[in-house]
Amino acid sequence: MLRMSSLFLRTLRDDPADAEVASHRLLVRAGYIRRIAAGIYSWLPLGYITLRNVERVIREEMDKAGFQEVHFPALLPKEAYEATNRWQEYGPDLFRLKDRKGGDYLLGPTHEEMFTLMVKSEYSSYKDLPVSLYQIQNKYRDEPRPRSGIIRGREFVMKDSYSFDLSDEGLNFSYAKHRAAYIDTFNRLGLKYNIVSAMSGAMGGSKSEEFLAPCPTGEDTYVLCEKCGYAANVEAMKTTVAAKDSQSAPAMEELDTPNTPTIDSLVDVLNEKYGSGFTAADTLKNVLLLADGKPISVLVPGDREVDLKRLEANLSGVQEIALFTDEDFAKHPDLVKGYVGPQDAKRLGVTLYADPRVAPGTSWVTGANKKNRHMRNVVNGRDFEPVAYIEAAEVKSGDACPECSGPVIIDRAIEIGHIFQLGRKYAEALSLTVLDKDGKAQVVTMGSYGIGVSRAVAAIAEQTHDEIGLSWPAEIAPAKVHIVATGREDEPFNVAEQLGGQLEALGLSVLLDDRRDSSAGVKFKDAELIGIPVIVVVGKALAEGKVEVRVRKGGEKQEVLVADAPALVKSLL
RNA sequence: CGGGGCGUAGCGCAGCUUGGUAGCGCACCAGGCUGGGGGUCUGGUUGUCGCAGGUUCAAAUCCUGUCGCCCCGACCA
Repeated sequence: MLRMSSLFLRTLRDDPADAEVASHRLLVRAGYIRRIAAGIYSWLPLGYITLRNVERVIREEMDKAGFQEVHFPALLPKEAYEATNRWQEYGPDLFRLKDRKGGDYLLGPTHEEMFTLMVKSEYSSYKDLPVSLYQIQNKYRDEPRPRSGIIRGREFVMKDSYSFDLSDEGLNFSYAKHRAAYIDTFNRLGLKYNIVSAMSGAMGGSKSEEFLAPCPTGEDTYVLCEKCGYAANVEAMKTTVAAKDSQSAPAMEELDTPNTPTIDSLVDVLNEKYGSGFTAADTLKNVLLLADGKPISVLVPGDREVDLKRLEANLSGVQEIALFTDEDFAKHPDLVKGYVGPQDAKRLGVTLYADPRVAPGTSWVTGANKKNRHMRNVVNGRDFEPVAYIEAAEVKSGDACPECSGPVIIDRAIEIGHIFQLGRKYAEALSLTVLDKDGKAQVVTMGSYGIGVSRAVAAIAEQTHDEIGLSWPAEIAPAKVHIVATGREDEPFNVAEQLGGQLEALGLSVLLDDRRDSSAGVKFKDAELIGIPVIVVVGKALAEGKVEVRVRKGGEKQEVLVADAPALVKSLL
């Protein structure tokens, strides 16, 4: 039994000045966590119990699925990460350090390499597969901007699993098992979430899904079709636009459009000089970028912006994308800022990409590559030809669902889990092979699966808190029951103590507020702030032999005879 | 990387413009009253004023540098 009189806890009356989001504010105020440095937090007793409860649920579900727990160091030598090139690729996000001999080490940001090497060193036969291993470990990433308390930290707790299979079918099966285990896990954690298709990344089109907990303070944006259930990270959202046939459209025509460097100004002048009815959607925006230093132009409808994150995620084989600066325009005098058009792309030395919305056969108003001039009737396929179609335009609420064409909504969420078919990238880089039936070496195929454990604590807090404090689901609360003894006589304290014992005998963990020197008001406020699901008040009602049982979420209260309290409490959990 | 803001007691803040040797609330300690909604009275404890340098008889305050923290933007052709 935890006793408030001796619990290492100090709740704060005021919100900490550096906390913005609810989970951060309340976890600090309620004495769960304390900040040590940007994105680095300590866990106090109540917080650490909660974190371990989340870990326990995850561990139980992983074990139930037949995955085996191992544990790696967080401190790792660089060699394995050099073999997969991540020592370079991770860049400044990687915490690097040297030992006394000058050897390079890192604090693991994720452990694909180590798991791959472990399986390599132990297993060498197809008969050993499949196998799935996991660990719960601290991860270290030197984030450019740690944020929102525990939601994006530089040190955080992650459960990472890796599956190893001989065949693609095997990988599909392992992936499905993890997906099912994640569903069970997040359900038990009391999280609301959507499973959303995510970017498969640069490595060969394998499957990837994210578990997103909807929450206004989340950092991820995703689309959801309420009609058919389609859900996708905006980066992975597919747009389908039918090709048109505007081959018979009139020939291109140059228009005099003075002082129209922006879409808005262009639309105004078009409507003024060339008839009404032009909208931004009729114009074609040519967004110039440098892809690894080479100029490219991305074509999107004028009423859309380019979403750089989507573009980057979908443009494979390119390391770095940068917007054209005035300097870049100066280096390419043929590219007239504000009046760029795709029809002369070859002559101008620009590689053309188009968003799918700029479908083959569509006709546009676009820049004439001359100052103060635009062209109309510029037809895709006749007057210009993109080398590829890539998802680049921003997604808007109401856009058509790729599955059912219904309108999608856009929502924000916290990414709490990510499951991913890695394929053979790491196994190849680190030569993880097993002998097949014919005695031939086969490269193993892998999946990787992550749950943000500490982040899940924050996500649950975000989804369950109210104006007065935290409000945990029973499964992860630091205790199931919070008993508050009030008054100055001994009796309520004795009754509370006894009741605590009875509840513990029923298997319910108890936090007992046995502080003699605090007023009832202080104890009630603390109980609400701390957020244990059932609160039992032992005080006034004791005159009739009763205690008051309150449900933290919703606040319903009822008085029951002391003897009936344990059964009632148990029924509420 | 850019923009904005902030570093003064465990927490929240004032003091800085106009330099004179640090204050308020909460918390904490002692005692009294109160005892079901952060109650009250009296007395107390707590500070390298982020750090370094400079100006000055004198710096929390002015100047320079530096470190740290928070928020916003990572973009509009």
